Amino acid sequence: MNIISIGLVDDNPVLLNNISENLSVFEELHIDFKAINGRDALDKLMVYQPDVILMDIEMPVMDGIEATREIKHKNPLQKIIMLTVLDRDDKIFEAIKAGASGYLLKDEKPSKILKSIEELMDGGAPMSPIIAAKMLDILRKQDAIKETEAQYLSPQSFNLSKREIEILEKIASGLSYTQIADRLFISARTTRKHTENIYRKLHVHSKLEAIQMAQKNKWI
Amino acid sequence: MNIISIGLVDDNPVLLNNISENLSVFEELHIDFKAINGRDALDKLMVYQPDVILMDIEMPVMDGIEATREIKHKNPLQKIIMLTVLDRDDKIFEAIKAGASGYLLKDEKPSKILKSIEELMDGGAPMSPIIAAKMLDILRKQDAIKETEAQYLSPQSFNLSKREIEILEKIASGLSYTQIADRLFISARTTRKHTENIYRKLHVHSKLEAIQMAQKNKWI
DNA sequence: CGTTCAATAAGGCAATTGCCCTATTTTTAA
DNA sequence: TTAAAAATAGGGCAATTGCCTTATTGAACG
Repeated sequence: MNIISIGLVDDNPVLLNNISENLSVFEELHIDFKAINGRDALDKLMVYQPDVILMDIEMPVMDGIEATREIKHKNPLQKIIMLTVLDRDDKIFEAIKAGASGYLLKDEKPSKILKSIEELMDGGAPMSPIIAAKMLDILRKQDAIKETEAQYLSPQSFNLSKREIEILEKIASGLSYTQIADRLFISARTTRKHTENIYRKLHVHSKLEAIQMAQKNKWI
Repeated sequence: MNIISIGLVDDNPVLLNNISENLSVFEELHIDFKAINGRDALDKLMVYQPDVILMDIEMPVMDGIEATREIKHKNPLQKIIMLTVLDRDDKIFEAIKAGASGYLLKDEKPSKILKSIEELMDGGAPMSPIIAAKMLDILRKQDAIKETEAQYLSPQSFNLSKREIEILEKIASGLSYTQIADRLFISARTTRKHTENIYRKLHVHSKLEAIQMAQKNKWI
C-alpha cells in the first residue's frame, strides 16, 4: 500500500502534536506538514501536496470552513476531513457546503482516524455517526420545507371562467385595463367588468390582492 | 451491556440466514425475528418490538422504503438501518426521507454491522462511507439548486433606504397610502413621496411593478 | 325550449394613484 | 464640521381604479 501523506491544521499546539504523534505510529501515514490556522495551511500548501488534510474548524485568522472553501476553490480534488469537537448543525452544513469530504469528531480513536483516511482515499465520506445523524436531519428538514411549500388551489376551484383567468394573467403582468383590452380585442369597459367578476369570485377588492391570490396559488 | 434485539428483513432466504448466522455469534445481539418482505415485517412487528431493524430495500410485495415509511409512521422511535447492495442516489434519498436511521452496504463485515448497531443505539447514524459520500453530494446538489434559484439582488443594491424598504413592504402587503401612513405615523403625502423615490430607484412606475420587483428578488 | 351563465358593452362617480413641483428637519457620511 | 442624503410634509392634476348600474348576445344544460 502506498503511504498516504497528511496535512494537519489545528490552532491548539497541544492537540496538534497529540494528533501528529498518534498518527505517526501508523506506517501507512506520513505527516507532510502541520499548520496552526487556515492562512498558515494555505501557505503550507504552496509547498506540500498532501493526499488528505485534517482540518480543525474553529481557528483564529482563518477558520477551517473558510480555509476549506479556499483550498477547494484552488484544487477541487483536495481531500479534506473536518476534525473537530464541534457538532453544531450549522457548522456541519457550512463545512459540507465548503467542500469537506469527511467529518470526524476529535475524540475518535487514532485507529478510527486511520481507517477513515483510508476510506476517504477509496472515495467514501468517513463520518462520525453523530455527525451523520445531524446530516440526515438537515436533509430531511430541507425536504420538509419543500413539501410544505406546495399546497395550491386551482383557479377552477374559484369558478373562474377561461376568459377571467386570461384577464387575471394580464392583470398580474401589470397591464392597465386599456392595455388588456387592446391585447384581447375587447373594450376596456368589458375588461373592467370581467375584473369585477374576478374580484367577486376571489373575494378580493383590488388588482393587488388578485395578483397576490394568483401568486400564492402559483397560477402565474 | 444490555442485549440489543434485532429484526431482519430480506427477501433472499440465503442472505437472510447468512446475516442471521453472522450476527448471532455476537452475544450482544439477539435476533428477534426474520421477515421476507415489508408486509411480513409489519406483521412480525405486531408481536415483536426489536430495538433495531435491518432492512433490505429491494423486496417484492412491499419494499424496504415503503415498509420504513409505514413503520416510522406507526412508531417514529423505531430504529431502522437500511442494509442493501444498492447505492443508487435516489434510493438513498428515498430511504432517508422514509426515516431510515442508518444505511449500510451488505458487504460490510459482521463486526462493522455490530458496531453500527451500537452506534445507532447511541444516537448516531451509522453509514457506509460510500453512502455518506453520496449523501454529501445530495446535500450539496440541493443547496446548489437553492443557490441558483437565489440569484437575487438586495434592496440595498438599489440604494433603497430603510424607510423606503419599510414602505415597499407595506405596499406589497396591499395597503393604500393612507393605510401605510396610519401604520407608520406619517402623513399620506410623505408615504407617496417615499413611493415616488422608490419608483425612481427601482425604475418602476406603479405599485404593481414595485411589488413584482420585490418578489422577484425575494425581498418580501 | 326556456334558463342560466359567460362574454360583451356602457354610464357614472368617488377614491386612489402616478407624477410634476417646493420645502424643512434630521441623519449620515465625508 | 460641512455637505449630502433621508425623512418629513404639502399643492396640483390627469389617469386609473373600484364599484354601482343596465343591457345584448351566444353558448350550455337540463
